[in-house]
Amino acid sequence: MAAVSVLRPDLLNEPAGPFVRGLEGRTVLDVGRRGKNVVLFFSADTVVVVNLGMTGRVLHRPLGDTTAAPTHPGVVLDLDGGGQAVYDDARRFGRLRRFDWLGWVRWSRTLGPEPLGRSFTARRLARDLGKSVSPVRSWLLDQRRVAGVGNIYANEALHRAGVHPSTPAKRVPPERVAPLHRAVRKVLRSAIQARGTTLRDYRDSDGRQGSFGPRLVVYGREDEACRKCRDTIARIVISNRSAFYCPTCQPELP
DNA sequence: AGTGTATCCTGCAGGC
DNA sequence: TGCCTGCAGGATACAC
Repeated sequence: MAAVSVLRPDLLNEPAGPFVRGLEGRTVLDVGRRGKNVVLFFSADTVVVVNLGMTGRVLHRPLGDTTAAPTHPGVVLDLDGGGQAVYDDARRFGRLRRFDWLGWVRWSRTLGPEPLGRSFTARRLARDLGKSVSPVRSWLLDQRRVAGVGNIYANEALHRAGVHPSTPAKRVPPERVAPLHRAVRKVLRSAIQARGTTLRDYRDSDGRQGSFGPRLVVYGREDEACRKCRDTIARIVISNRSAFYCPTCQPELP
């Protein structure tokens, strides 16, 4: 890597100096993911975890590329050969954290299981839901419980499973747990296949929009007709965040 | 210990 | 046209 430029130091978990010195001269060995975080693996056991927040994105710009133009560049990695990897973030809610190997392992352990991984089973979901009285929508957003579900897909999965978003986690009926487990996985797989949901800012690393938006059943569809039963989609606020649901498909528990 | 709220920041849509 | 308000894909420090 030829150079590291920090245009927005508030995006880092440390001062720009040590961040830059810790990456200069390193090679990008691999790019991975943990939950909703992009994980950059560098040589010398150096790892950078990129949390995208609401509007963050990692754009890969091969030499001469003009399609993935950053609008709010925060950190620029000049790659050997002339390309760039740019962390771009209008609202700057995102964060880049640099770890050594042990730090990365410890950080990763603070997150819950990958919802598409083998350890996330219906049995485990039933056990862990039973420990909490949080509304199930909040439960799904808590990265320490399951890593990688955001507000859009939490709402979509709850609709698919027929569970009202306000239901206390431990009150989700036992016969709805397996459907919820399947729904989370199905919604995530479908959305990944569609390369995500672009409401406004989201772009993939090539700068392209995701195409899952038109397939949303409840999210962002207040006062519109449920695609399943034609009832009117409702919106409520749980923990300061919008939850959307169909009153017929997702009846509130008595 | 577990849960809910306020806060970080910018940009855009809609109402007037 | 322009000003104002509300809202947004997330995570976390803090209060209770």
